[in-house]
Amino acid sequence: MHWADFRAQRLRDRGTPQVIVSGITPSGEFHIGHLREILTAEMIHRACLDAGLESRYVFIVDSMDPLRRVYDFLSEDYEQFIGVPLAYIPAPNTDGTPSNGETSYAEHFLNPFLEALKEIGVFPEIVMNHETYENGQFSEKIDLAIRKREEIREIIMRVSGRELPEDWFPYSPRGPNGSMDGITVTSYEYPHVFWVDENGVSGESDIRRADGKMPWRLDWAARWIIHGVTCEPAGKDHGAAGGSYDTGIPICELLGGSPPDKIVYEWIQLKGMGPMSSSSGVTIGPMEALSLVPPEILRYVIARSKIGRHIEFDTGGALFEMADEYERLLTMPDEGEITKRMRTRIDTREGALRMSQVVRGSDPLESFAGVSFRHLAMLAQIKSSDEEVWQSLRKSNHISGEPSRSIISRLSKMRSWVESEHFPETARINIQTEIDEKTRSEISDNQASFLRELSANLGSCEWSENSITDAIRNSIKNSEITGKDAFSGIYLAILGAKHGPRASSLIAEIGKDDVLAILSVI
RNA sequence: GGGCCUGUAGCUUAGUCAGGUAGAGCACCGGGCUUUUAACCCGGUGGCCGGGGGUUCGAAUCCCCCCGGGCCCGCCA
Repeated sequence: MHWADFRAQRLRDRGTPQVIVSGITPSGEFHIGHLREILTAEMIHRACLDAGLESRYVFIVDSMDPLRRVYDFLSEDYEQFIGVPLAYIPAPNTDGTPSNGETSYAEHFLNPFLEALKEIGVFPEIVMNHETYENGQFSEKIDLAIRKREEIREIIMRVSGRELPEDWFPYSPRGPNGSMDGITVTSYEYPHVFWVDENGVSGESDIRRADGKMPWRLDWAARWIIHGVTCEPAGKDHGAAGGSYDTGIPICELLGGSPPDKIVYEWIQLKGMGPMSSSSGVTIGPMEALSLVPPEILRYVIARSKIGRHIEFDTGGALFEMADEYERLLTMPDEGEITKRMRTRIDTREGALRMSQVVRGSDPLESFAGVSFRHLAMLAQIKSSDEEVWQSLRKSNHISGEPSRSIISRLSKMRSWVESEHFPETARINIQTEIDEKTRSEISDNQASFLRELSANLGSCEWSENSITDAIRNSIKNSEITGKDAFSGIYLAILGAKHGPRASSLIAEIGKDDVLAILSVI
């Protein structure tokens, strides 16, 4: 059984409508790591629907979280906003200076991410957490938390092993400049929390408005109750012993709720570079990933891995593997006696394919391209026009008639991949501009004389694939060379390799002048 | 220090929750096709399932111990 279906089965036991939630702090550019947070939850949501359960998928944006520090991409001007919720800070301009504030910091980073989500078929209900504070939905839980502050303080200290000060208070009011830093609570009387700042300025915060927020560990537990959350997969940072999941569960119960089961997912790493981090530049954005990888394959990357396994995201050679594996699964026949193990395996991969579809419920076969990534990569490099690619694919019986939507999309992604730095060098077709010594030594006398013959024939030939094919054929006839040797000679001269794409296509695409220039030095 | 994940063929892994004779892909080797698209088709080699102990008629699977690898524990997915 696929992990998403397994979770759905467990959730069925709760008996309530399912509310599957993701939560992310929009403190900077989103990266593909966030995609695992989103897709893990969204796939469980889809599995619930598939199982006939009532389910909603909600993306809670942590827009009430404060700016922690001035990140590298921000100008010093942001110093003044430290401690202020991201919803109330102006978005940065491209140079890192604060903008006029038409768009908030939170929205600035969130919006492009939501666009990317559409492309992979994810349409969450969006909850901006600061609005939940603004409209007073948190007030009852804040009031309760303040009254039970001793018990909560005890839970956090016991479970997390952290020491909290005697005067710890489960609510952080925002001071005169909107920041939560440096504010000391002096007293509470519903609905007001009274405080004093570092300069002795005092004021009051109305807990029914966004005048402050609960600290993370409480905020999380409280929102589970407010939104009726039944499932919220969290990154492994929250899953550590004594982490926020462990404190959230008893705090949620104390506040009168029924917490979700603890689900912890592993992180995505960039191939060979460890965990992603925006500050170290080890990052790849969802939009960048989507420009290279077809959406269903990107979903498949998440769907195929169990929640607890870390994923090595590799935009190089492994992507061929991944895409071909996807294609293969689509057409894999189930033969012979079905043992229990085989049943499990088939169910799991069927689930992974189902979860990978951009449109829920669509037939995975509709996403079948019918051409391997490797082959398409080659064609994309030697055919500059899409139409020529389709012609070639018809000729090789990969497709018949008009290209499918899915393969058109594949080719367009393939073209960006080929042009990007991520495309693996081993798959790149490098046209030689000159013949180096090593290659020259590999070309036999036979091949050399064949190539000279070919060069002469090409020089007088019409530049079309058919004529070029004829030229090659005639040259072989006139040279007393085997077809095999002839072709490997061509590839050695043009590519510096013994194999290559169909020679006539390759030569046609390179152009007469360049081909003759290469062959002239034989 | 506390905790999580992980160790199955050269590589990537499925199977572990619900114990019943180890599956796959890549790579490799061989064959087919051969006026060769790195394509395509067919076949094959290769595993004391990290090590040890226990439970069981039976363990990759459950329990215990050990070893190796990765990661988390202010905020970060």
